Amino acid sequence: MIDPRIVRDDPDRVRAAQAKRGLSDEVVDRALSADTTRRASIAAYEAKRAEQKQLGKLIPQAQGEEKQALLARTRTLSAEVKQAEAAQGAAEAGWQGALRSIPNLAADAAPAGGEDDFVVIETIGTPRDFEAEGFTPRDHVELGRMLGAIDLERGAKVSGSRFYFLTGIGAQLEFALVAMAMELARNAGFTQVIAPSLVKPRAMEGTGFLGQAADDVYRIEGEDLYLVGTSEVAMAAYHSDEILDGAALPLRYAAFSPCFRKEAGSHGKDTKGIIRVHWFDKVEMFVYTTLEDAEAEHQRLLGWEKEFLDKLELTYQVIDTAAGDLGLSATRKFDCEAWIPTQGRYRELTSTSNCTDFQTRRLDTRGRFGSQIRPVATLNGTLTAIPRAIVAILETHQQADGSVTVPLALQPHLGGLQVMKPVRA
RNA sequence: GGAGGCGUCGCCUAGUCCGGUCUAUGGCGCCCGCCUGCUAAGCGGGUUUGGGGCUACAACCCCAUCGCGAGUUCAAAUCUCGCCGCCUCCGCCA
Repeated sequence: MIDPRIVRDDPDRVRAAQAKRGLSDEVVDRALSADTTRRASIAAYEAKRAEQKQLGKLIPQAQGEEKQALLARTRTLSAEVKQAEAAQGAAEAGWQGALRSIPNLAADAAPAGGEDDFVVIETIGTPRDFEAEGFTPRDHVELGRMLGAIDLERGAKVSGSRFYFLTGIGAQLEFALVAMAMELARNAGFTQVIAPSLVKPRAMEGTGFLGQAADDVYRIEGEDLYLVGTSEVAMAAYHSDEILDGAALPLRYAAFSPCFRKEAGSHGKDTKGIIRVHWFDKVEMFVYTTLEDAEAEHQRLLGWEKEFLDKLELTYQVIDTAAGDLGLSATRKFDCEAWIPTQGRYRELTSTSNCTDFQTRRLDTRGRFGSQIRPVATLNGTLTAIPRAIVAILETHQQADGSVTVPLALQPHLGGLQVMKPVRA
């Protein structure tokens, strides 16, 4: 939820922000008129209620006819209060509804436009030239099969399309990647967390995933629970209804959790392999900090993401996502996209968003700064999403014989293993 | 899953039986001041959060807030119902 005062005091700024995302500004006028209605109804209700309370105090001491008169008056007042209260509730809901449908204001620096209007900030490394090396690279599906690392057939048999088993060296790779990510996070001062993957509607709603993204979310049949698509959801709700100690900020968490996505809108996209799957494990950085520090922290998160990709010795580019491709909650988003040789293009491996006070307003997390209580910001960033990291590693570091060299930094986490060798042709 | 107990403004706690001077008591902690060579002790004051009015996001006034929601009533921390959470015991289980 954006700051209501911005809508009230500077509606044009919100209109411009809506336009930048390619959205209608109709909601701004709806919010403004709802606010007027709301404030009028609050005043009306409170006036009635104040009168009711005052008269109510007189009743115990009153006697006889005086008491009867008071009771007669308060009886009608009681009905009026009830009515005014209902009107206030409705007005409040209208205001909240309008306000909640406004996405976070895109940062001035974020590029305008949609999905294809991103700006490449930097490119690290050069795509490996397999032609010069004299062999045609295998895709991760083939490499995963040869290494005995990824079992897609049985994944489909047991769970359906977009599921997989990680086996043998594949399973070891996941543990190694998680260990390496957690080690990096720990050294950077993050608190390590294992977060629940099932959450209540409040958490899902508060992080903005029940808006346009609702189609992508699994709901548990017969329960008021959702499967998270990222541990961001659990971590944003972690401090809900709390007032944090401002002096203790930033609070940095590195949370591991399985993630679940319906991929409802992606029929036909990435149907091969484990680029786009219904379930995967992920280590996510999640930070609570001050609004003033949020932008700098965003750069720090990007820095840790790059550090991790560097350790994996990958070629990648960093993009500045355009406003129309930001999630509901984000004011700015950077993606790190790794070069996937057999696709001949860069694919998203990590993503970091600055959500400013959008989520904390919805989830009621604030900070105490001396005598003041002020909103705080949340930011999130992927440290590693397992399947895509595995895809990039296998394809990037493959050899002509189907073996895959292990990036130096990953070797200690694989018992010193330097090369993953095929177990079948 | 079953039975019982509990949920009060940071923490602990009074109040709930028997509805109204509850504008929620006291202690701890914290903040300010006095005292003091410095500290401690002592003394005095302050200390839930959100919203509305008015405005400087001060002061002041008002409304809400006693786990959440609904109900009864002129009036609910207090009575009724539902839900949630925690604790104890039993059952089951990794």
